[in-house]
Amino acid sequence: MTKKALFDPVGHESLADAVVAQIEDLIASGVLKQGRQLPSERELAETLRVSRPKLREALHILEERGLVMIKHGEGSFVAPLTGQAMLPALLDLYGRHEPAFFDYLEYRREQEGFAARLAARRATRADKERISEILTEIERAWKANDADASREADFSLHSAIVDASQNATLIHMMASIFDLTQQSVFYNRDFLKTLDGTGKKLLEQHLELGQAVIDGDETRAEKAALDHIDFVEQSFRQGLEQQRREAMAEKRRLMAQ
Amino acid sequence: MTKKALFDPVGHESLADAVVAQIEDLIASGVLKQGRQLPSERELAETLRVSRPKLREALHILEERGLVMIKHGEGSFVAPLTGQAMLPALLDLYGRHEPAFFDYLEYRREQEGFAARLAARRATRADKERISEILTEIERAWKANDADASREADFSLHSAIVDASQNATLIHMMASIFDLTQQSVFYNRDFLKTLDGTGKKLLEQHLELGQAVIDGDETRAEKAALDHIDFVEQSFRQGLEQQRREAMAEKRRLMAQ
DNA sequence: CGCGGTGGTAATATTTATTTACCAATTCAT
DNA sequence: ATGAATTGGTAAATAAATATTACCACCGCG
Repeated sequence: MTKKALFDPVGHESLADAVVAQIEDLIASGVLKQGRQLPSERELAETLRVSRPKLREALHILEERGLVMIKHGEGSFVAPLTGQAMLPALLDLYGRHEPAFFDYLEYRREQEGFAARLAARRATRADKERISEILTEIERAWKANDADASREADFSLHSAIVDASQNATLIHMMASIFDLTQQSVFYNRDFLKTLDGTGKKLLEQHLELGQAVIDGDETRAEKAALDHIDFVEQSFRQGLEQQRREAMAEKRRLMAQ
Repeated sequence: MTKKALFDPVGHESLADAVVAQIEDLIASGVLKQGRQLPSERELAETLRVSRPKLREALHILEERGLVMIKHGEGSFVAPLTGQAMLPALLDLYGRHEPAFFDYLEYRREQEGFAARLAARRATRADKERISEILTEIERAWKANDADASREADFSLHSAIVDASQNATLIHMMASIFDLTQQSVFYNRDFLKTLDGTGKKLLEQHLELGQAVIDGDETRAEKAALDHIDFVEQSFRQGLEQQRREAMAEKRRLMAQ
């Protein structure tokens, strides 16, 4: 092992390395999430105040490291970062395989509680403003009975809370789950309404969760998150039972003819 | 105040600035004390692997900041500093950079606790036999002082416990994390030994964790998992601090000669 | 007083980065 | 299907930053 010296050779960072460092920092911290399109090269070079060739050099380093995907004529994107633990095929299986689905909810329950606790502790002013805006939108969408807007705002709230946790690993891990669940059958709001036809309880739970984070109340935020997932699970159980009852009733009706 | 943007112009550091930073660091940390003569320009340029003109540029910046005195025909000296409040720039040098690694440990801590709790509740007979076999191997590897076997058994234990949780989603999600930690940051067992030289505490924690799962004690299993990760984190923090102290102590030793 | 150290200056060469121009792929509106 | 406007891709010329080389001036010491 080399002898330690008082002065070390100056490892002067190249311009491309400096650009790489900044973009990697944004990715590592969860600010730039996988799949996100980067600004165009011309725009990004201008923003960073470097030349396009040098920016391209940096982007190629990032591509070599598996962090960025560059597509000719389309753009540059943050590459998939979390191993896709759940492919669509597995999600479809979850939809068919009831116990596995409830495993997913159990796991999700733990993560949401963890995220809510951290978010209540760490949310910045900007985080709280973002959550407050989403709560306003959630309430508006409920009053307008706008299912698509409600669904969108629902995901926005959970996403904002995970972001407010300031935990980069949790942000990355949950981002992949959000993408998958947003696309699939899991978000069956009809089931969610079986316990109360108007969705008012769902609304109250979202408002309580968001407000607890804004108020910085860790215990209350965690409880709200866990209650919410418990409610979701209960609704799905009852929704499945009701489906089964209706299926059997239909069979009985057919047999009675 | 300007609106916050996602990307900032790259503050690409000039070579002279990099030299200034290193010399300032040595002054700030007390390694270069006031009055001390610096190596000659030719020698220092060679050591830093920069050109003399660039080194001179840096020395002049330091002179402007009152940190260095340059005397024609005599040499360069650290200027008198007593009574001078530290420059704001020097205080900035003490800014902290918490690695994303500790975010990861925090996340990991939550997952290990969750897995341990579920495993204690649900482990099958086959799970318990597997865990028991791994505990035997862990003890054997420790007695034989076999680092590679210890490391392998370490991962096997954590993996077996996650498997015993019987939660499909958790198993999927943790599998990808295990792959990552097995290849990278989690390798420095020397750090893990800083709190006890023989690794006996680490051994005891693993045995306690495994046994609690075998005994079906959820509370005990969870606590053992959390204590283990806390121990790991503490060891890393102390290991990093010790590295820094040793590097600086060596430089002070060289200067005392 | 001379020598060997130190810092000081400047011309030239090399490397790094920027600017400019143009080509190829993709998407979208017509 | 086509053209326009976006994106990425390439390369030559130029500018800026850094390194190399040579030489001068000051200082301390024998």
